[in-house]
Amino acid sequence: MAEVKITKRADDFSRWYTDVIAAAELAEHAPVKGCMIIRPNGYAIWEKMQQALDRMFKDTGHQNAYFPMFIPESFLKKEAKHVEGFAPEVAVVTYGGGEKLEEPLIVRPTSETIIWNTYRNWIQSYRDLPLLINQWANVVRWEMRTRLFLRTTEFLWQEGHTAHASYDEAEEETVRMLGVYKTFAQDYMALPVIEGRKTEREKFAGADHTYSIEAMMGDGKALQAGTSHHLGQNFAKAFDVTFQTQQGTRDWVYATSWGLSTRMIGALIMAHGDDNGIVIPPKLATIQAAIIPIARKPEERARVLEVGNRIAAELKQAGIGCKLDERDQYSPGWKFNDWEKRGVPLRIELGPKDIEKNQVVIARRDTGEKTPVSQEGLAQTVSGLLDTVQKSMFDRAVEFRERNTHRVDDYGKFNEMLDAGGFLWAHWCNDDACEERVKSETKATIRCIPLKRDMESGKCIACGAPSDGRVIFARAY
RNA sequence: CGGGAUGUGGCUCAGUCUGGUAGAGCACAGCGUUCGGGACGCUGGGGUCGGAGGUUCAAAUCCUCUCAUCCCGACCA
Repeated sequence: MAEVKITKRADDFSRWYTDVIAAAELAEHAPVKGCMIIRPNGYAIWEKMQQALDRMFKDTGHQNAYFPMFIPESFLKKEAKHVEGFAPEVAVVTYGGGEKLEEPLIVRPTSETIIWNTYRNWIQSYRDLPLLINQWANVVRWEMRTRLFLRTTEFLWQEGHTAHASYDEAEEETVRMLGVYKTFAQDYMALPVIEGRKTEREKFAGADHTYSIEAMMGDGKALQAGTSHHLGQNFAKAFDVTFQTQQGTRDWVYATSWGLSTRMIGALIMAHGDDNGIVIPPKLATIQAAIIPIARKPEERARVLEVGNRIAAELKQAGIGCKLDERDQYSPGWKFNDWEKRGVPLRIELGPKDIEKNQVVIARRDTGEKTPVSQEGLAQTVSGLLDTVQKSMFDRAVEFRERNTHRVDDYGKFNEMLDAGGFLWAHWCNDDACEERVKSETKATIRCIPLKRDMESGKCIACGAPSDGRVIFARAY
């Protein structure tokens, strides 16, 4: 892999981002427009995310299933708003086996249609509900402009699709899964997020309403990190999915869907990365500690490796992901840099001096801090330190977000404050027109109407009409 | 689809204006010395210069066409 010099400049965040991905060996462009090749380092992070999320899905009663990637074109057209929203970006297969297909197949941009077509046969009675299914899959959206991890033509995600007997139950599920995403973002990714409801303009095509978690990146821009939709009876009606209620009547099924994608890897890079590369939160790191042996002479090397192996075994025993870097073609200094670029939370340096003192030197990736610690009870020390790093990364991100979040009541100041980046809490009158105007004039969108907000009366930032609470405006990815 | 730029070894690029034996650094291989913050020396392998056509004694370089990628906007997880 080529050496990449990372230079972070406020006006060139995009360049910095790409360099970090290259330096950490996370992904590269594929020979297909807008597609990316996820390299092993990048995929390892995704696997960790999958494991954590999957556990939480199971804990909330969900099961995994798999549906086809090809969907008859007619399915997409059954829900009016849905087709309107997705038609422009679907890839269509017109030939198969050398012959023109009778009906074109679309490559799923999301699976609501094929899943609800299936649910029609799965659901007869209220006893079949709720139906709680999740799918891990790839989807394709032919976007005009792409960006590694953040918006690729093809991306990996999970999509949950649930069916319920009542509006309220579906609403509960929608909010519950939003909460799962929030927990995942904060506890695993060390990424503070704001839960909120999307405006009509920004909601999912085909949803009754949409919730999202919004995070702030290192340049102050917002990133939608996960979404949870209450689909109402829209898809049930489009695909004729009804059930017999306990009272013996028939009703359309209520639906939810929620998704989180490899975009999260991009979020992780942009929220925690620094000029030395990516910084992986301990809970998502496959290798949590890299052990760097330092030895000059061959006899020293044998001894250092012996102790290094012993330490590695001890740490692994304690459930800590670690790797003894035995590569002899690189100097210790080179390795220090290498592991830093790759974002490994802790580096354990082990040389003759340390062996003499029965210690190791531990360096934290997030702060750069280096401390000698005893080899006695090392697993416990490391484990504690990993917790500290995880927490400290989160605290730092919260602190950064708070520093870049402001209340603003004057439209004149609004635009100039946006240039500095960050979230702006401002009043809004609930009118689409005002939202549209702000977007076209400032490039800022309403990220969400936060679930937790103080109700206070004010005047819409755009038109001055009465408002009963603030919403979050920001420029977004 | 508009605006801008770029295609030259695995990577980053120089060379193009002014045509004349394809270069550098990094990476890779071998040997030796090194190793506590990106080591060094010597040797070596690897490119039909995005593609097609044209001009010319001669094209990476000039002309025509074409393909692709990246960046900025409109679309979006």
